[in-house]
Amino acid sequence: MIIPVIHVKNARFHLRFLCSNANSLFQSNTKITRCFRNGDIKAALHVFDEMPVKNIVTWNCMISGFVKNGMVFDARKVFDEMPNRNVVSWTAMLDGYAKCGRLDESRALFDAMTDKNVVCWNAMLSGYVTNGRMDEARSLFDEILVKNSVTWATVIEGWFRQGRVDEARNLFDDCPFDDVLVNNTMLVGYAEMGDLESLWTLFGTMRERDVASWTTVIRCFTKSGKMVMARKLFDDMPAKDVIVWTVMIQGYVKNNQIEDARKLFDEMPNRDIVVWNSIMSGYVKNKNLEQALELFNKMPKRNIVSWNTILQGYVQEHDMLNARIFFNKIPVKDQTTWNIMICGFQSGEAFDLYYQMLQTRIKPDQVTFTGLISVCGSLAVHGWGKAMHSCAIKYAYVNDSTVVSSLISMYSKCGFMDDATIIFETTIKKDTVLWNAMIAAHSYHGSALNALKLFSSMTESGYRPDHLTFLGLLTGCAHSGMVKESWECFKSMEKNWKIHPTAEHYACMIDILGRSGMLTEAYELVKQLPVELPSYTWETLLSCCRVHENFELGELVGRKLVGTRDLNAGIGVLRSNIYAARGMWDDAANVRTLLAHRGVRKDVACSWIELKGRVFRFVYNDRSHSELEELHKMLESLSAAMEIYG
DNA sequence: CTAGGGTTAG
Repeated sequence: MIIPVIHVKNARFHLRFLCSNANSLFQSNTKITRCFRNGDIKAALHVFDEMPVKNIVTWNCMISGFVKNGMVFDARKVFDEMPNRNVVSWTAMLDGYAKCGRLDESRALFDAMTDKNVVCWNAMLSGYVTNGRMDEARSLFDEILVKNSVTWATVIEGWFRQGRVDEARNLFDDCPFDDVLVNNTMLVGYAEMGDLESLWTLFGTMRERDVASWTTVIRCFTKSGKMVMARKLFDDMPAKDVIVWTVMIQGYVKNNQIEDARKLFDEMPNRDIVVWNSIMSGYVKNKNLEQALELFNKMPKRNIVSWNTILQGYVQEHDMLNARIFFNKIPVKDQTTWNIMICGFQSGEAFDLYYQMLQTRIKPDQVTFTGLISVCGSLAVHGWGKAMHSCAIKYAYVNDSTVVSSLISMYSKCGFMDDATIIFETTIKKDTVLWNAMIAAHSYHGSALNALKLFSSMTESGYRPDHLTFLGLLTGCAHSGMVKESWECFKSMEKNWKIHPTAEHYACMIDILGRSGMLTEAYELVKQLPVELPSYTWETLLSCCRVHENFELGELVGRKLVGTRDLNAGIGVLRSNIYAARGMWDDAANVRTLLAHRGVRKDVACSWIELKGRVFRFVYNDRSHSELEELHKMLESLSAAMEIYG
């Protein structure tokens, strides 16, 4: 009679013990994950070490935590030390290797696994896809017996990433899943390629659409400037999300329709902090810091992002004085706050801030290092650059491609091309940003040939160039005077890669053509320009016309420049003396009058006097006395004006 | 919101 009681008691005790144990296990595991998510590795390790009983999930949490923080080595140590492993452990480890480009190790694990499920296959597949190795991805895909919609979506996305739309489309047509996931992958792919037509037809045939689908389509429309269409879709949307409102507002902002953005913002039923911040950043982008500040003072609740947006505004105006004052007012600063300040100072002051940042126990991140390293590059201080390099290694940021890119450009700017090359070659996971940096480094050093070589190996290994790649190539060609190559480059970017040249590309191309005297070609390009060019481009072209004595084009460009009614552009006209060289004195005088209306500035007057001086000599040789006297008078009055306006 | 595959907003 007694024994069962004891038994029951024991059992009860045992059960409670187990329960509380399980409970605390559960909570500790959660804690570890959270610590890793915050990047606090020390704390995670502490929790792990203190745990009396560990579970397979615990060990798995450790693996995935290390992987998420880019610490594959430590992840592997955990993997080797754990008492037993399950599919999750293997998959997490495999994925970790894949994420940092160590595909051979991934594959070794993958091959060693005894029972694989869809997730394992997908992880391996995504490893190949994210590293641009589509051939292997494709053959792996064919081997997979049980496929998932994630499987399909992964490969489809991979083809899109390489710009192979047809492959993506073929796969999509064969795909048995009519998921939102797969459809949205297609939508995003089309959106990224800027293929509005396909996007639109697909969207029309979709059976079910979630908010993300609508949002993708609307964002794509706003991105290509079709704001009316975007708005129509937005109005048609059955259930609107705060996010869609935000996307729409940000679309207006991006297209410089700040008033429309504001109108929509005012119509919005319940505003989120994010939307407040978006409209504020719109004003900041439009260089209207006052409006942004007004909103900032009006908003019901502030966020660190709100503070950062205004701070960014000051930095953007190079008003580092007020930036600093504002910075001191920010109650709780975050990484971004410090980064904005650090990146704002393109000087040694960035380093002072960096030390202060460390004292507040805020961890520097990739952006911080990118900023600091680029400062080293532009100041060409090799020693500091190397120091920052070692810091980046210590913080394990050398897996980040922006950091590595900044290192490459820093070493190249300091004149250490060998180091730049070594870094590039030893980085296993190369992405577009990295390739761009190396190509730009070669261009910067005037070895356009190397840049072009690199470009072909980039495309051969399956990476898709972007507009920055081409900008690097073009500037390289410009420095080396390689006209033919740059022209081919320029043509192929739109034809082969469907990348529309931006104003910068056009400016670069016109610069190359102009300087090498191919003014007819430059003119052809200028004639059908789809974008608005910055006025300095016209100036450059104008001086090219002068050097190569092409007065027809010069006149055209000159008139264009006058049309821009830009003060600096006008000075360019005067400086280039095109009008005077052709004896078009009246036109030159008109330019001067135009400029005078906008306030005489010292350099304007100087240019004018310089110009006068030349003609003066010309006239003097002709011994035309009345002209001479008039010029004298003019010079005197201009000198007086110069004194007045300082 | 305990661990593995693909995504998304300043």
